[in-house]
Amino acid sequence: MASLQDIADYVGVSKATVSIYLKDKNTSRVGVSTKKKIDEARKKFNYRPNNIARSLSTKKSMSIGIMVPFNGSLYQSTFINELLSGIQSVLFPRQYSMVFLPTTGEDSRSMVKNQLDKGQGHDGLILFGTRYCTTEDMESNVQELEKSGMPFVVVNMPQMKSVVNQVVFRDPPSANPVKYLIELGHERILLMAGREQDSESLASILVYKETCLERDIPFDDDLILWGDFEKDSAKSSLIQYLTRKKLDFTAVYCLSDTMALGVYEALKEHNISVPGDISVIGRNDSFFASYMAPPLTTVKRQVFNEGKKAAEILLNTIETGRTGQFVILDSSLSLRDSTRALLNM
Amino acid sequence: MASLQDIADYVGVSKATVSIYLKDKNTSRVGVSTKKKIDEARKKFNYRPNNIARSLSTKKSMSIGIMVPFNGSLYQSTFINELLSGIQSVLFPRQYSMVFLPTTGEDSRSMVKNQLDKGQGHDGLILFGTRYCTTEDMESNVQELEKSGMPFVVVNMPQMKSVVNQVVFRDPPSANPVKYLIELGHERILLMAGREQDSESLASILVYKETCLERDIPFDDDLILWGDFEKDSAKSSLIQYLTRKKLDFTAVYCLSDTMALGVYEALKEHNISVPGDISVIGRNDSFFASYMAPPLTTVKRQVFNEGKKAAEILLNTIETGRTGQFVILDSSLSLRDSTRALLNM
DNA sequence: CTGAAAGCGCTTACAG
DNA sequence: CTGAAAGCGCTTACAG
Repeated sequence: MASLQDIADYVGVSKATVSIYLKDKNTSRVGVSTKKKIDEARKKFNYRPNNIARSLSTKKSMSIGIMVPFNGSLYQSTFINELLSGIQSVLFPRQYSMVFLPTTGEDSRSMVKNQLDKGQGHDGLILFGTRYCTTEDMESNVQELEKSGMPFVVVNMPQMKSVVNQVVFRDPPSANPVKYLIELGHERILLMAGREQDSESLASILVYKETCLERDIPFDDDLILWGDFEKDSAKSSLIQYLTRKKLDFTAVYCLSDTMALGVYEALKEHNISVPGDISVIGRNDSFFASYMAPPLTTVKRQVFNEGKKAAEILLNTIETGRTGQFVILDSSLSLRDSTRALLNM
Repeated sequence: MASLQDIADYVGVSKATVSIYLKDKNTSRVGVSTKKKIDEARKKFNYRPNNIARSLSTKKSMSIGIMVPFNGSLYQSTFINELLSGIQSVLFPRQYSMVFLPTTGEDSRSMVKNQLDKGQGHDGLILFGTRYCTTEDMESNVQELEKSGMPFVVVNMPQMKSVVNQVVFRDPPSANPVKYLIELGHERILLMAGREQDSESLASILVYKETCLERDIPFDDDLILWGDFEKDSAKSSLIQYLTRKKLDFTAVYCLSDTMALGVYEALKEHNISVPGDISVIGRNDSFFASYMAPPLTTVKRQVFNEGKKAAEILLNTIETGRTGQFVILDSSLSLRDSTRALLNM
């Protein structure tokens, strides 16, 4: 591959001249005839500047590192994909590349450390919270980024202790699906949670309990199921419950639409109708929620928007140095056909 | 951010010593006590090597540029996401980053050129064919990459004229949905194609015509609809057809499952039953195809596998220099409940 | 209108 | 066991 030096030699001029002309075609620093010769040489050698070298020199890489501590296929999670789309929507128009750092390691902490090693040299970092992270993991990961001194922003995490760039989801009371179900007359509500320690499940269980308490609904630990945020896990988790126990609930709230997919399948296999026998609520309002049969009622989170805001915030701190930007995005309930009021209220 | 020089100064040793120790902890080149001091300094400064500088020096970036000439959300297309997952499955374990180059420009050719500018410095490139590419665009884009001299591989394109790293999809006769439908007794088959000029639609129309010819089924141009590979476009395209004309067909073959989603909706709104009145076939076997109501019969392409093979091939040419690797991946028919044999055969 | 030189932060022979 | 130096391919003052 040709270098700037090759072009300069060919034209009989210095690297500086070529470099300056290439970055600004209208520069008055270079004469017209020289410009022509450079253009010619550029064509002849099919020359393109080496961005690595440029980055080292300018200390600007025009790239953002994406850190998703998740041991498996990214791009396979509807939720992550929507977040990524939001990020892309601001990064690409401003000419930034999105760099997905490889995930190696067993737990989220080591993944983040490894990614941080690979991430050195980018202009900024976007750190995801995932199902593999306990709240403590997240705090620790954020600290790690703080120590690195790089500009960064954090998505899909609860509010962190330290003041960092962060955009968080919040469910206002009006988007509390447990409250909504109780108001429809449901009392025995299954909660299809993720994993026993992930931050999001813990928070949701808390809200669940509080809501029951407020309404004088007895809380039953057995009603918490673990579906690992996957369709198949949720399915088998529910099937296990159904074979072990009676149909002693009237609704199920899933912490992701993907798990609702599995819940639908499990119920179908047991000839239990939605919403006739059981009401189902999902979470995220993924694109397929409205295609399900019946269309799924779900907690709509501003997923795309979270990605968008995060990217905006990050570019802002890259430009201004200002950090500690904090944005809250409220959820709402998307009512569709998978829930119904109980008649015998 | 601390540099190698800072560490070296602190320890009272040369950059070389620190560099060598950091890359190989077991080196005999550095004394035990020096090693300890370096470790200490590394902790103190929270030092991590700058990968940009390392890349420039080693001429190896451990990153692969992904070029998707597509003006819109990546990560929102089930098809692209599956391809990406396949790529990730080989790149991440081998410690390569995936770099998504920003797409700017109107047409696919300018997008690719711009991406090529940004892509300089990566170890290799993966070029996608998209709905925005005519076959001529693709040939031109591939030529552009050839001229760049960088290792690359091409996915989701028909076989190119030039011998390049490429993995292509192929529908063997057994996976020809038109043939299958004809054998079920269908004669008037709607083809929900993409855009008027995209390479894939053109190829599919060709196969469609040939298949009709073989079976002595008259071909009717009106049966070709354009759905732009999107749910909503396909939906409105079909609705338009239904209001303009009679229900003069018995089956529709969609060039993507996503468009089948729209076709389902359009038919539902017209109270046309699937497969009772109309049989529907999709393409790709996207994850949601089996959740549709009724579950969608579809042409299963080895999408994940294409990504995987492509990445393997690319790493291979990066290591060996060998290029022109060509892999064919055959489709098959995933039979589900959206198709039925016509009784009055 | 243009060139020589320093510098970005690493790695890698080379020399001792 | 360790250091000095060159080099990767750019950009950017500085000087003329």
